Amino acid sequence: MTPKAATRAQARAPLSPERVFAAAISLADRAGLGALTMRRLADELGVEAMSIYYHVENKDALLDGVVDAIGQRIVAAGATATRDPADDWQAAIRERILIARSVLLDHKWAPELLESRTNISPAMMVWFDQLAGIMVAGSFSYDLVHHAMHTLGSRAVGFVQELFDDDDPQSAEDQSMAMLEQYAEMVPNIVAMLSEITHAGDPDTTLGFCDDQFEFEFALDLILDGLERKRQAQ
Amino acid sequence: MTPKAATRAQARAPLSPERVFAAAISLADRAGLGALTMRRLADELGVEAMSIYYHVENKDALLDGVVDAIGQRIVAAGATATRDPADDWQAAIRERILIARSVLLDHKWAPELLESRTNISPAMMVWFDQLAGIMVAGSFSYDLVHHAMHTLGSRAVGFVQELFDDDDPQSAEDQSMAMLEQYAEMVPNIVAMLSEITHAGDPDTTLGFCDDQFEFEFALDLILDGLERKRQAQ
DNA sequence: ACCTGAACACCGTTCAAGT
DNA sequence: ACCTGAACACCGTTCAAGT
Repeated sequence: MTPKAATRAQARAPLSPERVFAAAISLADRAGLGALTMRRLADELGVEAMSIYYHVENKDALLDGVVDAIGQRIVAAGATATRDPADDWQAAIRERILIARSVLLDHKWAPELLESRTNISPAMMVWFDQLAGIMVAGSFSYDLVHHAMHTLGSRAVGFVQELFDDDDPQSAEDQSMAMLEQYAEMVPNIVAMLSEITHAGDPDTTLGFCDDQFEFEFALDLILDGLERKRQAQ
Repeated sequence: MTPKAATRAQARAPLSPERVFAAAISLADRAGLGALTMRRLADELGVEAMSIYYHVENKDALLDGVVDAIGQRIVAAGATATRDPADDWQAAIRERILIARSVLLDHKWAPELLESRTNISPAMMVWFDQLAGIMVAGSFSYDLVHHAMHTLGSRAVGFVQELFDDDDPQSAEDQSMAMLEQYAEMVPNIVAMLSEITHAGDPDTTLGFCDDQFEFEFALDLILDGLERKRQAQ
């Protein structure tokens, strides 16, 4: 051990799984999921790579822990919800989902990680259970609760919402536009749609014609309205 | 070059991007996305790893090519659709989405890959354009087409649909059940829901209480019905 | 034109060893 | 109890070289 490493190691509190997960989250926030390697995470913690293995079984367990830590933040944020579930199930569910979304927007790498995991996060289970509880209180049958869970998590077709989505909206949109020009004659309907929509908005820019928050709420309300109809038809 | 490698290399037709992509798809089908490495893909093709780089710029381009090849299969399968868009937009869209789903079910690794890519597949663009065309023919405004695209691709909350989903449904479900028992008191609503649903079905087994195809169509129809209402309200 | 082989930086992980 | 260091198998990729 070099004297310098010894100093570093003694200067800080001992590692714990929680500290490892928190450091992993902040590393991914700063440098993306691809940068989350055992070696870089160790650097982050001022420790050698192998030290992490004392606290976390392997990388898979690390990722499970990261997902659950995010889930815990979602549950904690959900506790600040103000809508009374007994009063209006739809408003209560809507609020909790938008709160969860706001947490995930702080960790853009998280949805992809969540979706790639096969293990279930206990914290996320608790969060879903709370949603289920709200629906049950809103006189959903368990059968409808079940379908509702699937519907809220389902995606009819892949990746549309990421179509014009990126960290840098300008460059992503430019890229999409360049792509569209190249394939314009192959995708005439999309070209027509975009030209009408962009002209309808701010005329001297095409930037931001996809308001992700608006689109998210549009889809969410469409689904919740559909569920409300099913509930009444029970 | 060893004599054996020379024999192998001369025995087959020269590589092409298309052959590389096709081999990548069949490798992923057999061994998963994690097994899709340049070296294993080269083995698959009877070639050295570096030979691939003559036909494909790098791994990122390989994955883009794989995604587009899947997109081409979806477009090709879509051409067999029988519903007349001029007759019933909803039935026509529904049919095409279910056809696309059936293609993706043959490549279970594909959705995760699709969602992780930031580049757009030209073939998938064409497919979406066809959906847009059906809606336009069904007298959707371009604005509503736009929202519809987002809605079909949106997901209110992450990963629910994968909650009890795995290659081996038995083991995945066992795992979920074991997990549930462990956290039963923390997720009372989910436990209640599951116990009612599983008892309502085949009583002596909990297997298969999630019919993924049914749930997919439930969510799809709920969304399409919602869009139809928006269309009429235009 | 098409493919190979050695080499490099980086990855997850093992194992034995330090304090 | 907690951390380190060397080592191994594997990864994407470079570059110069073969035919």
